[in-house]
Order: sequence, then structure tokens, then C-alpha cells
Amino acid sequence: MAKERLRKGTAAKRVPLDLKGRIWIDGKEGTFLGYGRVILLERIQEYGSITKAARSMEMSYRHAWELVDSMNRQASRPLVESATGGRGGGGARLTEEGESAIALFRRFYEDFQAFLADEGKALSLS
Amino acid sequence: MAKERLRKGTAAKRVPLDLKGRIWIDGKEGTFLGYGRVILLERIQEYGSITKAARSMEMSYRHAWELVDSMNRQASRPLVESATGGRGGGGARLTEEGESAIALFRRFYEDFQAFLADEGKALSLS
DNA sequence: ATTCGTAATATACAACAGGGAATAACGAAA
DNA sequence: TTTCGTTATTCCCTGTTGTATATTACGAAT
Repeated sequence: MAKERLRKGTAAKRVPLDLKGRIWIDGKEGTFLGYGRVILLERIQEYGSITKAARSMEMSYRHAWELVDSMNRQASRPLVESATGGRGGGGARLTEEGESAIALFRRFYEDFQAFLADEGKALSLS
Repeated sequence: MAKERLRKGTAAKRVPLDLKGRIWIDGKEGTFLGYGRVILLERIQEYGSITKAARSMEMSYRHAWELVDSMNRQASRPLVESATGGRGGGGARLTEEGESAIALFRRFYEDFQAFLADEGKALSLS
């Protein structure tokens, strides 16, 4: 192990900055797609049920339903199709539009994470 | 005026996405620097007073003071120095640390705006 | 017809953020 | 020592957001 090379004089303490951010996609009525909404879509895809998706995120069913309704209203075609009644009481499933929405936002989100990482290297405070 | 050239068949309507986002820099107690905080710093620099800075942003003095206090507590050295009493009743001025903070966040913010613009070109929804 | 679990919807409640207003503290200048 | 406008601080009110809870609607399977 090589000895650590130390600077003399005033040590300009390199403060690592904790860069944060949130991104979303707006629609006619405000937020259309955001991180939480996309997670919700993915859970609906996984469980086939808004109720189970909400529970898995520790989110109230009411809130989850409102988010789904908001996305459906703002999309050109619904992202989630739901059915009431039937053997299992009904359920919900993702449409192709819904799957596209997930992919779209995921890419946006990954690009943003990369952006934050890059900025963290470029910026600093003495 | 040339006749508009129309596509036949199913017109894949190109939907321009409205990409939005917020960025900030975290500190020990949560948000350290954000857009509103930086505007506030700039106004303090301009007016030499927290009261006038707050009014110019239509922000309550209480809120402005809390933001300044939060930034000062989290910075290694205060971003704003204030004085009570005196001829004009006192006032507030930006330290060098405060000016650096503005410059730092401004750069971060500009980079982010560029990022959003770039993403807008890269992403789309059919 | 009964059962079952989910969708859909309404009402009441809790938590939190921020605004408005009021007041005390302050200190240089007159 | 009086004046003045700002900083510093407290208390109350309100709007928003989400939770908790309860009820109704639904329809395939039994």
C-alpha cells in the first residue's frame, strides 16, 4: 500500500454533493406518468389486481384507483383495463399502451439517473 | 402556400411529451438548495433584506426566514449574514459562500434544462 | 339464488405545509 | 431617549393530500 499523498496548507475539503431530483410527464390534467404511477402499473401487471397492487406498495386502494383513473383519462387509449364481478371478483390488466408507457418512462428515468451521476462528478463545493 | 401533404392510412399521431422535473441538493436536514431557495438568495443579494426579498417573490417573510435559516444551518459556513437594528432596521447580505451556492446550483439547473430538452427529442409516444 | 373477491364510490378523519397576523428584540441615527 | 424598519419568533387558521372505513355494484362459478 502506497502512502497517501497529503496536501499541505489549507485542505480544501471536497464536499460530495447529494444531488436529487424528481421527473414526471405531464398530461392534460397535470401529472400523467411519474415514478410511483409506473411502479403501480408494474404491480398491476404482476398481480392482475388494483387491490393487490396497492397493498403490495402499502398504498390505499382509493389512491391507487385514482392514479389509474387519472392515467386512463389522460392517455389516448387506457393503460389499464378492469373488470368487475366474475369468479375472482374481477381484476385489472395492462394494455399494450400501458406496457409502452412503462417502457417510455423507465428509459426517461434511467437517463435521468445517469444525468445525476454525471453531474455529481462535475459539480462540487469547496 | 403549398398544399399540406397528408399521409394516408392510419396516421401515427406524434404526441409531443411534456417532460417535467425538479432538482435540488440535499443536506443534513433534507433540502439544502433548490430553485426557490436560490431565487431567494439572489433577491437577498439584490435588495439587502429578507423582508424585501420575500415580498418581491410574494412569499411570506416567515417562510423566507425559515429557508434562509435552513440553508445557513446546513452550509459549512452561512450563506446569508443578517443584522438586526440600526438605521434601516437591519438587513441581510450574501456571503461569498452564498454567491458560490448560487453559481453551483445555477449550473446544475441549466444542465438539467438541457437534459430535459434532449430527452424531449429522444422520447415519444405513438 | 348464493357465494366470493374485486372494482367503484362516498364520507369522515389525520397529518402536514404554508400563510396571515401579531409581537418582541434590536441598534444606529436623530 | 425617541424613532424606525428589519430581524426573529409565536400562535392560529386553512387548504391539500392521503388514510381509514364503509357501502354498493358486479358477474362467473357453484
